[in-house]
Amino acid sequence: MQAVEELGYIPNLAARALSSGKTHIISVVFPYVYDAIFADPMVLNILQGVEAECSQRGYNILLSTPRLTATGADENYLLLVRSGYLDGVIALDSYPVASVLEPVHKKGIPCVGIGYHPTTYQVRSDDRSGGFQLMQHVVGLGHQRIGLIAVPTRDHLCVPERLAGMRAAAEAAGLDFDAMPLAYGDWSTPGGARCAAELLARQPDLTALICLNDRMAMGAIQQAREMGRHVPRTLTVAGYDDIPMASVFAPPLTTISQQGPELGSRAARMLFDVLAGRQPELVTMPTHLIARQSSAPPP
Amino acid sequence: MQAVEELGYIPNLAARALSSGKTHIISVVFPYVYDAIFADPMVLNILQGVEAECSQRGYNILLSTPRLTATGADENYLLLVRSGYLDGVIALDSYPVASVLEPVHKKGIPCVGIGYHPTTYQVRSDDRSGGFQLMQHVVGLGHQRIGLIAVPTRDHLCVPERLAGMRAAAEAAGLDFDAMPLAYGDWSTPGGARCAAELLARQPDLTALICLNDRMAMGAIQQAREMGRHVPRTLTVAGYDDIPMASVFAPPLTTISQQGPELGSRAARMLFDVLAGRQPELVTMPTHLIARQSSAPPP
DNA sequence: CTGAAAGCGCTTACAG
DNA sequence: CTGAAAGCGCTTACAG
Repeated sequence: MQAVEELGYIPNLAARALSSGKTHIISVVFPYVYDAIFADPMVLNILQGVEAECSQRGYNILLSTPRLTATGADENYLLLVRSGYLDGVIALDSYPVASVLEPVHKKGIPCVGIGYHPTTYQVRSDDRSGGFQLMQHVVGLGHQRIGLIAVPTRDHLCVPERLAGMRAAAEAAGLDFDAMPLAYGDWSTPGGARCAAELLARQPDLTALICLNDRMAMGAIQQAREMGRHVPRTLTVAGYDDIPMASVFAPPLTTISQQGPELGSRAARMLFDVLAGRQPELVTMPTHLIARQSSAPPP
Repeated sequence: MQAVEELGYIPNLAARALSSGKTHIISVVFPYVYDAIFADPMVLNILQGVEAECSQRGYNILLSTPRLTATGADENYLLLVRSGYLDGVIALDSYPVASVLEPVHKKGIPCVGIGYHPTTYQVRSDDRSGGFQLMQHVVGLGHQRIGLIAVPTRDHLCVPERLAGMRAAAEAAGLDFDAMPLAYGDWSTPGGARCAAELLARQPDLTALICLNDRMAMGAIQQAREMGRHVPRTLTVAGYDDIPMASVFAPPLTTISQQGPELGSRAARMLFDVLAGRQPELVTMPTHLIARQSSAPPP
C-alpha cells in the first residue's frame, strides 16, 4: 500500500472491467424525440440528482440520447446496451412510441425507469396528484370557466395522468370536466400562445387557463395580454414543471414542482439497491403546488 | 459475417478496450463550482453539440462534474482521468481557481478546452466581441449614462474579456468606461436585482444597465420596475447568453448569443481531429447580438 | 493471404 | 493465509 502511494499506481479500469465484469458505468438515457430532450428542463434536474448519488459511490455516468421511433431506439444505443459496457441503466421512459428499456431488459442489465412504461423497477412523479393539485387550486380560487392547454396523449405518458388528476379535482368541485374547452399544443411557448388565442376566441368568458407545462403557460400569458387580458386580474394562468424561469417570469407562475433532482437521486438509489440484490418497490414522488402571482380569484 | 448476423454477435467493449487501448469514451467535463453547473444554460447547449458529433462517430459520452477547488479537481475525477478509461476529454475550462485539464495533460490524453485556461487545443466564444457588440448597441441607441452589472473576475475567465470588449466600444464612442458605475452580482436573478437597486439608488439618472448574463438582467428588470422604471421606455437593460427564457421574458431581452451547440460541436470535431493526429488551431466562435425589446433609445 | 498464438492488466478461484 | 496461475474477450503482430 505504501508502494501504491509512492509509485502512484492507478488501476486500469478497462482491465478491471474485463476481468470482473463490472464497469462502474451507469448509463443515463434520455430518449431524443422531436429535438425535445435538450430543451427539457427536467433533463438537467434529473442528471443533477443522479450525479450526486453516482459520484458518491464511484460510479461514472454515460449519457445516452438514443433517437426513438416506432421501431425502437437507434442502432448505436442497441450496440451499447448489448456491449457489456453498462452495469446499470436509468432511463426517462415515458414516450408512448416505445420503451428504451426493452433492449436493456432483454440483455438482463439492472435498470430503473423514470415514468410510466411498465418495467420492473420504477420511479415516477405523481402526475395525477400534480394535475389534481393544480385544478384544485384554480377551482378553489372560485374559477368555473376554465380552459385547458394540453398536448396529445401520444406525446408523453404523463399526459393522461395529469388530465385524470384535473378531472378528479374538477368533478370533486361539481364541475363538468368534459365541457371545459381544450386545445392541443406541443409543449412550446409559441404553441401555448396559439392555444390561448384559440381558446379565448372560442370562449371569451374563460377566467382561467391551465397548461400542461410552464412554457406553454408563458406563451398563453403573452397571448392573453395581447388580447387585452391582464394576468391574473382578468385571467388566471397556471403551468406545470416549475422551471427556473417560472419564478422570474412576469407574473411569476403558479405551477407544480416535480422535484427533478429528487426524482433523479431516487432513481439512482433504487438502481444501487437493485445492484445490491434488493427488489425495491415502485416509488411515486409527491408533487408540490407552487402558488405564485399568475393565479387569483376571478374578477 | 452472415454468422455474425445470425447469431447476433455483439463485441464486448471492455475486452476491445483492454486489447486495443481504445475505449471509445469521451469525457465531457463540467466543473462543479458553487452549484452553478446544473443551473448553467450553456451546459445542455454544449452537450447537445458534443452529442451530435460523438454519436455520429460511435463515441460515447461520459459526463464528469468534478468538484473544483484551489487544490484542483476531486479525487474521483483524478482516478478516472488516470484510469485509462478515456480516449479524450472535452472540458469547460474557464474557472480561474484551477484548470480541470491539467491532470488530463499530465496523463497525455487528447483534450480540448472550452474557454480561456491556456491549453494546447481550444475553442472559445469570442467574449470580447460579445461585450463589444453589447456596448456598441447600447451606445448606438444614444445612451451615455450606463451602469454595469458584472461578477468578480475570479468567478470566470470570460469576465475580463467581456468587460474589455465593453470598454473598447465605450471608448470608441468617446465615453469614459472607468466612470461607469459598476456593481458585482453572482450570476443569479436575485443578485441582479440587488445590483440594479444599488446602481439606480447611487445614480438615478442612469438610462441603461448592461449585465454580464441574462439571469442578472431579468432580476435587474424586475427591480427597476419596482423602483418605478419602465423597461425599455425609461431604462434599457441588456443581458448576455440568450438563454431560452430571454426570448419569452417580458420584455424580451436584448442579449448576446454564444451559440452553445456550435461551441460544443466545434470542440468535439476538434477533439476528433486531434485523435486523428492533426493539430487544429484555436477556434474563436463569433457572437451575435440579439436586439429585442428590453433596449431602446433613452427618453 | 490465412490462422493460431500472445498479450492487454486486471480479478479470482485454487494449489500450496 | 499467501502466492502463482488461469481466464475475462478481444486485437494484433507474427509464423506459416
